[in-house]
Amino acid sequence: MKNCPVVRLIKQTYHHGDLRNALVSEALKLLEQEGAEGFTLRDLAARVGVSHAAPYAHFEDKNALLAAVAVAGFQKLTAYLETAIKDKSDPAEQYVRMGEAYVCFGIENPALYTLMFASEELPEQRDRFPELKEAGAAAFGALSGMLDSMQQSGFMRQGELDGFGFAVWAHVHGLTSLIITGRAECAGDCAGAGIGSAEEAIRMSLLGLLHGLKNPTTA
Amino acid sequence: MKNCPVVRLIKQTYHHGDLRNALVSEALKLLEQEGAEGFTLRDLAARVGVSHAAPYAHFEDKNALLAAVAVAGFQKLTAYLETAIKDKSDPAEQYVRMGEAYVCFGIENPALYTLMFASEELPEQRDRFPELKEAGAAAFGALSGMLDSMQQSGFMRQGELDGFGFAVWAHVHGLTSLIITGRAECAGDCAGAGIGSAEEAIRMSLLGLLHGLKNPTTA
DNA sequence: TTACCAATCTTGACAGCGGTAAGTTAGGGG
DNA sequence: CCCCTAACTTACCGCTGTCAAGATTGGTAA
Repeated sequence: MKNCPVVRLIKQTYHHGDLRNALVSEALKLLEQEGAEGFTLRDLAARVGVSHAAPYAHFEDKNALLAAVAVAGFQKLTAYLETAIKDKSDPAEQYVRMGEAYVCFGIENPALYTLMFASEELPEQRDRFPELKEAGAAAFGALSGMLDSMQQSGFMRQGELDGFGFAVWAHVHGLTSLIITGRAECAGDCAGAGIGSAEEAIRMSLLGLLHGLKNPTTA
Repeated sequence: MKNCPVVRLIKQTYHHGDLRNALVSEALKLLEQEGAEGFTLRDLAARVGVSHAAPYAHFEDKNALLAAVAVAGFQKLTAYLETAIKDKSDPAEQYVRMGEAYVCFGIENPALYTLMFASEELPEQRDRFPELKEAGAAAFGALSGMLDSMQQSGFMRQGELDGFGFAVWAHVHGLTSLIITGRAECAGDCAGAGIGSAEEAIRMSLLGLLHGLKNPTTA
C-alpha cells in the first residue's frame, strides 16, 4: 500500500493531522446535501479521504460524531442570534429581529437544525454529551439574555423570566420546525404570496406573543 | 413446512387476513417501546408473526409503513383534541384545554409524535403520501375550527384566521417538541417543582399568546 | 366439484450500514 | 537511533432494508 501511487496523489500523509475537525466540518456540508437520512459514516469518511473506520479513533460512536456536529450547530445559531441584534437598541425590534433570525437559521440549515433538536430520546443518551447540553443552553441564553435586557429597560413586566424565555423559545422553535417540515403551506391554504405571507405570519405571531407576555394575563 | 407443528400452533392460517392493520397497530406499540431508533421492519414482522418480507405485500417501503403509522397518529391526535373540548363552551377554556391536550398527547406518545413531525425533508417525499398530508391538515383543522368558533362568538378579533391558527399550532408544537426532547429542564433551571411548574409555564405561555392575538398588535 | 388465478406469504439472497479486532504506519520523545 | 503510542487501514461480523423466486391459499369461473 505504501507504494500505491494513486493513494499518494490523493493524500500525502498517512496521518491526517486534523481529522476530528475535518470530519465535523465536512459533516456540516454533507448533512445539508444529503439530508439527515442518507448521512453515512462511511460516506463522510470517504469524503475526507480516510477509511471508514478512521473516525472511530476520534469519536466513540456515530452518535458522538453527530453530537459534535450538533454542538457546532448550536454555536453557529448562538452567533447568528447575537449578530442579528448587535446594532439594534429598541427592545421590540431586538425581539423581532432575533425571532426572525432564529427561524431564518432553521430555514437555511434545515437538516442541521433537525439534527440539533433530534430526540436522543433515552434519558441515558441525554446525559451522554454534556457539551451538547451546554451548547443548547448557550443558544437559549442568547434568547434569554435579550428578554432580560428588555425587562431591565422596563419594556416588559418583571417576573417569571424563565417562563417567558421558554414560551418564546417554544414559539420560534415551533415556527421553524413547522416551516422546515413543510406544514406552513398546509396551514396557510391562502393561495397567495407564499414566502411573503409566511414572513408576515411569523412577524404577526411573534408580536402577538410579545404583546401577550408584556401585559398581565387576564384569565 | 405445511407439516411443521410448531408453526401450526403459533399461527393457524397461512394468510394472515388483516396484516396491514395488524402491522400498523403493532407498530404503534413497538414505537413507544423501542423508540424511533431501534424500530425495525424485521422486528415488527416477527411480532405480528409473519416473515420479514411479508410487509412488502402491503407497503411499498419502510417509509410507506411509517407514513401509515403517522396517519394513524394524526387521527388519534385529532380525536384527542376534539374530545378535550367536547363539553366545554367558554372560549378561553376551550383554547387552553385544547392546547394542553395537544402537549399532553405529545408527552404521552413521544416517539409517535416525533415520527408524525419527522422531516421527510425531500420535496419529492413530501408529496409521496397525500393521506399523510390530509391527516395532518385534519389535526390542524381541529385547532383551526376551535379558533374559528372563538371568533364567531366574538371572543377574538376578526381577520387573519390562518395566521392565528398557524401561530397557535407553532406554539403548542414548539412546547411539545421542546418538552419531549428534554429542553424544558434546560430552560427552567429553577430547581423547583418540575412537572408542576412546567404545566404552569405552558398555561402561562398559552394565555400570553391568546391575549396577544386577541388584541390588535401594537407595533 | 374441480381447476386455476391472483394475492399473500416464505425463503434465500444481496448490498450497505455501524461497529470491532488485528495489523500497519509514522511522528516524537527517550 | 529506536521504539512507543496514537492514528489509520484492512478484514470481518451481525443486522438492516429490499428484491426475486417459489410456496400457499381463498375465491372465482367452468
